[in-house]
Amino acid sequence: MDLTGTDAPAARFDAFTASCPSRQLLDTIGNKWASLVIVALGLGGRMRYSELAARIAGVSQKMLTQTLRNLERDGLLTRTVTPAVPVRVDYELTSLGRSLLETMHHLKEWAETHMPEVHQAREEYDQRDT
Amino acid sequence: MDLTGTDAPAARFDAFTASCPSRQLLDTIGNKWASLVIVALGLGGRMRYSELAARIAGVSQKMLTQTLRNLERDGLLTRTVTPAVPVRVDYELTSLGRSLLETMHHLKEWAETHMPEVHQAREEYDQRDT
DNA sequence: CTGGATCCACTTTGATACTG
DNA sequence: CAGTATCAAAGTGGATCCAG
Repeated sequence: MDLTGTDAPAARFDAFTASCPSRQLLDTIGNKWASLVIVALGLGGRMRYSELAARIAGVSQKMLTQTLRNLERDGLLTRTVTPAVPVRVDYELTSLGRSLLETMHHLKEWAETHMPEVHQAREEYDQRDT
Repeated sequence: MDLTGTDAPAARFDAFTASCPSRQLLDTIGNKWASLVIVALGLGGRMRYSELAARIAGVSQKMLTQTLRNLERDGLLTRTVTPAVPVRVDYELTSLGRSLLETMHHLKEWAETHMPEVHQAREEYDQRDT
């Protein structure tokens, strides 16, 4: 890996470039709701819309629907409608989605395990300038 | 790593819970600018404000400043002001920040390597309903 | 009744201009 | 150079309404 930052990889996608499509992808997967949806589906397997809503506390229907649509569009999960009464909609990770799962899980784990250090850093920071 | 979700540890932080502090942390580190800043600093080592702005194309000063402030507050990077004319401000990852680097790099790498599959998935999705 | 679309108040983001 | 201030634009969440 080049650590000097002087020779950005040219013939590949580079998320540092604004116009690169991978930037949009990073934007899609790099928000809190998307990461939580992916981890939730990774843990729970196939889940209904209402199960996801219950599992991911605090998400609005609008954001959940929007997030699921985006992830479906990007091929990270499948949406299955079972036409019954009442209708049943299931979501499940694709293999592409599962390939992202490990990284996402690391992210969530990191946030949870390093929370104490961050919390302490915040308090010190907030005390610096009154 | 337990992926079944059957033995969720009770006495730990859980980002699925809205009130959990780790949710806020996930919110901080799980956005595109924060991840790009962290990866950039991971690659470039100590960097000036203007270097970061140049490297991360498309970021506004406001968002870059805000992101840097948040990451500094969370103890992920240090901000060093050298009082000269003109003033010089350097940013550098802390050890805590570097501990997150690997995961962030995975995320960026994933986005770049899987871009073709996502792109194809998008086209198929967009063709489904005209 | 479940999934989700729409309308509206509120928050966040971005472009531009200005300051130590 | 490294920000801050200001305002317009876009995104977010809540309440409500609609289809099956």
